[in-house]
Amino acid sequence: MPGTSEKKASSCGDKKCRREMTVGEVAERSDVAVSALHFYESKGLISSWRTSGNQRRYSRDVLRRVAIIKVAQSTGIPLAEIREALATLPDGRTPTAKDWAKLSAGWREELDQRILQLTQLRDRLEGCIGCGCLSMQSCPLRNPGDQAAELGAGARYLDVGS
Amino acid sequence: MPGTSEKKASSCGDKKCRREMTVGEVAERSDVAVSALHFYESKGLISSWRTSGNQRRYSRDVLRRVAIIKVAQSTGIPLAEIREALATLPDGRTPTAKDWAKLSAGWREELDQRILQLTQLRDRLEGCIGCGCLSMQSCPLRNPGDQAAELGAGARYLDVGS
DNA sequence: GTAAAACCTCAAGTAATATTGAGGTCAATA
DNA sequence: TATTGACCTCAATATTACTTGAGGTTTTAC
Repeated sequence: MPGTSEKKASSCGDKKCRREMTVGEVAERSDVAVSALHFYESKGLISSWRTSGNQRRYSRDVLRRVAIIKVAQSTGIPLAEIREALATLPDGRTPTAKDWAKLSAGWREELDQRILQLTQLRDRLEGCIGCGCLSMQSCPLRNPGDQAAELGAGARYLDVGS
Repeated sequence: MPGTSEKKASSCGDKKCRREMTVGEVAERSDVAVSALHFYESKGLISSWRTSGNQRRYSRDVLRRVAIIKVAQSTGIPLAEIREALATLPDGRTPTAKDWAKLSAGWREELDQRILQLTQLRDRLEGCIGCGCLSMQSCPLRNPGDQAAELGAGARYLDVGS
């Protein structure tokens, strides 16, 4: 009997506004497979607690975390790095806008670098691809990350092939 | 005795200007592991012929092909797609500048889309990451490829996460 | 002419990012 | 209450892009 066993101050005990979510609900709302949520949890990107029957329950915060994971992934950031970034969020309390902003600031730099690299690549693509320089080490197309390389470890995934 | 067994019109038989290259020479010049060259060959991205002793020999054209492979990979294009693009190059003769330009034109569009996507992502990152919309399907940060989606199959690797 | 360096094949291993399946439990509903 | 759907764990499989290693051959260099 949903709603009866709940003791919240609000009159609300149904799915729509209940605080905790099942894995299936999170999967549907975030458009991520249940297996992927299990996987993220095993990698420490999200967390849950268990019911007496050993089923996972998530706080609604997880929706934003999953959204961040997907957005970050679409820029090419590997899960390990996303995990590290998410680990900087406060433990226990729901992150504030400031917390999220701090997290995004680091990624923004990498994004800038990646955009710069791709832009240079694009601009040189037509010029270099047909000329003789491409097969040489000195070709600018082959060294698009000259400046980015100086940024150190943070930019490592920007150099996909080398 | 290098140079003696060669019958070229030119006086050149040494490594520097010999037409054919061993796998080790290609590896060194292109900064790619021998094992990777074998792998590319097994996947049909490059080709070679064999000596009487069953060793691979490459035409110098392979250097440019390998360079293209690395450049394309750095933009996120998977090997299967690179293979398809390289397959459009003329069979038998050395590709001309025009051949290469045609090949790069297709990639340029994808690159443009990818740059656009990342740019939008960057510009929306700070705005959306702290606000409530991120966990909703309608968040612009979660749908950066609205226009790109219309481009069809060619843009498929641009959507890394969805 | 012999020893080292380079090459060969084929199978297995690695890493990231998941999905699929088997075998079994829990919970909501007719 | 019985059944069905949702959930559980753990192992295996899939894909991409290679690398590593074993066991053997060829080429090059002294």
